[in-house]
Amino acid sequence: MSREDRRPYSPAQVETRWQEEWERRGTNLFSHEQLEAPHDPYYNLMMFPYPSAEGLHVGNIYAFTGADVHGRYRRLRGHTVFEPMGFDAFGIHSENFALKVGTHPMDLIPGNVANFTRQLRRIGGMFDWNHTVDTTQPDYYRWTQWIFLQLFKAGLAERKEAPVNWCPSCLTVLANEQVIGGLCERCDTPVEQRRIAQWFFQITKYAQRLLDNLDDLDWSDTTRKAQRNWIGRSLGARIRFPVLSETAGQGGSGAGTTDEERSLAVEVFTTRPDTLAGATYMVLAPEHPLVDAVTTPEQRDSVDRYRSQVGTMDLVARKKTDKAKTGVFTGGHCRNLLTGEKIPIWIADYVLMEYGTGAIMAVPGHDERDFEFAREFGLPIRRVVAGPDHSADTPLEEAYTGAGRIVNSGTFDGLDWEAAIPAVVEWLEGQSVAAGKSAGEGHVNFRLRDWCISRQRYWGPPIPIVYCDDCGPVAVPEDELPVILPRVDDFKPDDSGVSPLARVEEWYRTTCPECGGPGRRETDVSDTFLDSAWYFLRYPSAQRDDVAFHPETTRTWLPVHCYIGGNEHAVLHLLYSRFITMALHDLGHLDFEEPFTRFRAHGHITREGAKMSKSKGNVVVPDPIIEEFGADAFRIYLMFLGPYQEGGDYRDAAIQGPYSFLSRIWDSVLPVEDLRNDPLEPEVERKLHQTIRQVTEQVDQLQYNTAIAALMEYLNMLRTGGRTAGRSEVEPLVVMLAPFAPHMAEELWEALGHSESIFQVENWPAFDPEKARESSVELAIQVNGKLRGTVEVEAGSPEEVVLALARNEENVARYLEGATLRRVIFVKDRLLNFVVTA
RNA sequence: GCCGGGGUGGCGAAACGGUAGACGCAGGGGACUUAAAAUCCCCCGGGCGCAAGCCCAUGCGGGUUCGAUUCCCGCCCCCGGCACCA
Repeated sequence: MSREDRRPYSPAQVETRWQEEWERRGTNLFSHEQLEAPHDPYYNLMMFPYPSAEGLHVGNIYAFTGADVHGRYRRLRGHTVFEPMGFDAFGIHSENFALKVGTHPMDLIPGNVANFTRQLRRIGGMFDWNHTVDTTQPDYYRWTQWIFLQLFKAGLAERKEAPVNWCPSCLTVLANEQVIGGLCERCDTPVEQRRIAQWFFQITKYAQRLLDNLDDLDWSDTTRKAQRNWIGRSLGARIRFPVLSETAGQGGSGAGTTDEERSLAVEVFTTRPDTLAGATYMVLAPEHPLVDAVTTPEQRDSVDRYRSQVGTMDLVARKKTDKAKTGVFTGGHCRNLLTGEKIPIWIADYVLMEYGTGAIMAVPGHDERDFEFAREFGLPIRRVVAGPDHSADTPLEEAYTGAGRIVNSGTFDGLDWEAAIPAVVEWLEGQSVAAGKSAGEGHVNFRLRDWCISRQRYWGPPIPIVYCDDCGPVAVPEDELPVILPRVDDFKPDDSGVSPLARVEEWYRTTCPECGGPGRRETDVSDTFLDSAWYFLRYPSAQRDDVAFHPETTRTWLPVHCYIGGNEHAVLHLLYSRFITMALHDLGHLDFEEPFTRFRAHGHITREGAKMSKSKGNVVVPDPIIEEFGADAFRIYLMFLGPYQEGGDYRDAAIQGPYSFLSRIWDSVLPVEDLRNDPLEPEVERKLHQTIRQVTEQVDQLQYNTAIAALMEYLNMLRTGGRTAGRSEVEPLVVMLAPFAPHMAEELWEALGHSESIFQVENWPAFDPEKARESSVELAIQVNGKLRGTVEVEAGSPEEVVLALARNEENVARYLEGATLRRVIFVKDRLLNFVVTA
């Protein structure tokens, strides 16, 4: 064919054509047969987006492209790959936006979803649009409600009044996880504490298992570490300190002991029971239930004043670690069972009600916070641990938190602190305090809190519960699901502490499913995190309306083989998903307890080193870029930017490289009549197999940037000096390109004479180590570790051969002359190093 | 403060403990062209030198090693997360 027949690379044309073609052929869509009887199934999952009004942003595209590259690669390796996409459209984010623009979310979401879908098709992901989910659709949230009911019936969902985080701006309760540094994650308003009856999932019952299973997951260490930290397991002891009666010194009877022990004890959690003798005072959280009981009449006023002061303080102020310690004496005392001493009970806001028992034994000698507090209020500080340079009475200028031996602790003196822990615990177990309880026992404490899932908002799935005066909270029967979220024009939250649904009487008024009497629906909706905690179970069964997830289909496809998403969800979303999966497993609905076999977090794209944000005006708008350079070039550019799992910095001009890379491939393959048909030259064949090896390994490991570099290198070789490429040189290149640039790969594949889609068959080129082997290698010749020359030898040459050649190198000889040879280090095919002294 | 991840040319970045800077962007020079684009070839960390070559250089300071961007110890800085968690 002549030059005039060359058509220039036109991404728009190629990409439009193949997107239509894929749709027409249903290449990405799963038929029922494929879903039921896949060949080597591979569930390739990525975190579904919240469909914002702005459309896909570069971060989304980066995440999805990286996942799609992996999925397409798996497809070329012969797997049946299931790659679904959906929309996480419930939640405060959508609702707040709807409020802002004054449009009902039910009217807003479909447009956003349509726009996202259009953009997602445009970037060439092989998403299965037959199995998509939208969390706001009744056929989805029906099953979200069903899951709630399963947990409710199993006793894992409970309603309790609890101090909750209240955002005075969003006018809603927030989960602990939605409070970032004391501020609402959505609007940065300081969060307040309120006591409201809430629905909780008892995730804490699963804390230990959620922790233990982490060891066996193929997840990155950082993600697992983040989960471990969030679960926050601490090993220690619970210790009960008897509260003393304060009739002491009141005169009167004069008989009996002055400090009568009451049938009351303050229970604390500590990780350092070995320092028990150093507990010179107690501290309760200001909201601790025992405060009233231990406060003496004289201290009543100051205690009340302090508590109300703390109560009105917002969480930011409250949780500041560097602020001065405050607190007040209750007038009450405990007995330190080990020392027998009477020690004062204080309240202070540095002790948090949410952690442990909400009370501590203060050991100022060996805890920095207690030390600071003791200094502030003149409380006694005692050394009970002595480091190597200390004696039992070396004064403490600051808290000593290091290792050492126990001192000033009676029978425990002399023990190493670690050995003292079990010794003290054992001793405590033998002592008894009020009401016949032992004085303490070993205890594991978790930082993890129960998951508060109710929201006093409109835009979420109604919690399927009916309250009845006679029967209490009753589950809505499963065959009455879904409890439809009614269309309410006034969905603005208010300060009442209840959902806008509580204003819709005709909706909440109902009958009790149990007794038929008057009932009232729960008006709270559930947390968005519940929607996303099970969507991966729904995808394969998305077309079924009889079950949440079909047992057979689920067995075939789950657990998810590979899950890719952002690190911002490395804790909450993943933890909740694991919990829901584990609970459903225990209830007999699933035969696995971990949902995601492999998880990888992608990095984030910055621009000029900064996070992209509308306020900074540095947001990359994808559509015009795709228009100009094509989705294929954009995909390659994003994947080439830096290591996928670390992210990278976006530079506008740099897309030029990937674009010309694609154009050059195009020109090398087309027109195919010009391709040479002779057998591979050995040099090219070697490079080809080295490239296959590298690209295979690296795409598998999500190391896309270097895999693309390898393809570029190979192409450069094919085109050196304006050389014409051969058919057998370019075919494997086109296949390896396919995960990154699927449209162009299809087009070229077809031009090469294939009638089936490139993704239809197991096409990935086979690697032959024999063919990748270099015949000759260049060895580095060093003298004392410094490079002084190189020699070219046959691969695998022995030391003698290299040594002889190396000595003859002029520059090497210069350094060896007059020096004494001490040693020769020889690394086959790499280097030879002469170690000499002058 | 604690837990992660980083710090390498003008820029994005590569380097099983083994020739630091692959691949790409930007820049410079050349070939082809009436011209431009595209393409192809060459140069491109710093200093010294006509050259051969030499010295310096992967945040800083030590250490291990024949040899360290890589391993160890101690710091500094940037990014992300958690944070009075007892």
